[in-house]
Amino acid sequence: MDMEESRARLEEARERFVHELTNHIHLYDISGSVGRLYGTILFAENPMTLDEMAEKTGMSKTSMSTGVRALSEANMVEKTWRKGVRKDLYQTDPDWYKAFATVFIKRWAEAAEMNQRALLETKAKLEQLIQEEDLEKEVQEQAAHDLEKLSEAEAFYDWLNEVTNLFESEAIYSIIPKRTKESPLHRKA
Amino acid sequence: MDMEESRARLEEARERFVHELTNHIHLYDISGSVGRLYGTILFAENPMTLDEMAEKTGMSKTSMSTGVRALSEANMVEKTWRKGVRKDLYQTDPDWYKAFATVFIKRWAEAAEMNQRALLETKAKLEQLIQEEDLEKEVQEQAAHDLEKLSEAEAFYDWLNEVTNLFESEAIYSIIPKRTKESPLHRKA
DNA sequence: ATTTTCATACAGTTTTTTCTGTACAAACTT
DNA sequence: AAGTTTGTACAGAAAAAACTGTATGAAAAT
Repeated sequence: MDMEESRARLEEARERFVHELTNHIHLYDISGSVGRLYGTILFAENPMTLDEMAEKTGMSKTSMSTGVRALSEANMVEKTWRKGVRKDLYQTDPDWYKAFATVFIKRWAEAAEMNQRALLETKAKLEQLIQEEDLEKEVQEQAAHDLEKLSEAEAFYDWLNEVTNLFESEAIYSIIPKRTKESPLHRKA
Repeated sequence: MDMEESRARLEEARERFVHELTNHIHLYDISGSVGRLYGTILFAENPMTLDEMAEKTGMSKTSMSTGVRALSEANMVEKTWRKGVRKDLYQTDPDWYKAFATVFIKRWAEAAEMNQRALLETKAKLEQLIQEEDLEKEVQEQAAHDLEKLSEAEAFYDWLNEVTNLFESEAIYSIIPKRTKESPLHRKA
């Protein structure tokens, strides 16, 4: 097998995984092409510079800059440092759990909190309205109906808060323990 | 307080909540305007027809049709039936837990499964490559390095699978019980 | 059987998001 | 101090997503 073929097979193997990554990375609020960037950094032998990324992905350096920032915010890549190298260096963060938890918590905890706040305010307004003396029966009934609806949502948000806490407190790992990777042994044929 | 004012205050109260909903509904892979549609249906006195929705939201009937479909797929609205009414009628599904679980599971379980499959195939290809007789040392080292990276991902996906199972099997509700809504009592002033 | 009513597929338009090239400020080199 | 190199802000271009109006087929009413 010549050099070219073996390189091609290596690329092919990597491509299979990267392609799938790009398909699902939007779950992390990250666009497909930035997902591909992640794959590129993942399989790079060494930490990469923005210029190397641009070279490898065929995209602009500007996009690499914004892409890497998005990946950093999701805890998917981290900045590294190497003596004598002036450019920023990036490599993937090996802790997939952290990335998942970061994104999951950031999204749902914020949504739960804000919705809950809005819900309470709406509830307060409705209750105030209902207590008005000379309220038409129709409006009063609708307000009561609204409160009923909202109490369903309220219960859910309470629950959702506890779920996000489960991840934030890392208690989830007591329930479903982290898997330790099995070190891939070099097997002989 | 006249009729107009009380109606306005009702609308204002509802608007506060709906506005917040639209801000976070994208977590369910649903666009803002469809989120607003959800809010409209939520506070409607009765199940709504597509025409009523179009009227209320000021959008086209076509958008109502596609919007309602998206909401149905997320288990957020359900079709109803009323004697003598030929049009389709929709109302919100009161089970917020189900909507959350549906979306959470659909997204992450699919991602986990597909990524895991790609991962195993990539791993197989790399292992095959490594076992080639006359492989350049450099390629071999890179392939080994890749396998190392992938085993980290593999462990995570195993874990993620268990997490989605937690929701799918409803075991999550043993850990964090559903809250029962407190029936809003009509309080006197 | 004909007509009416309804939901939705589809093509084209509008809006939003993503991407690029230029410009510039900060940090480093000489 | 003057000159490079590097990362990113910003405006405009390109691509993607959302929305609308027309058209059509299915179901109900006449």
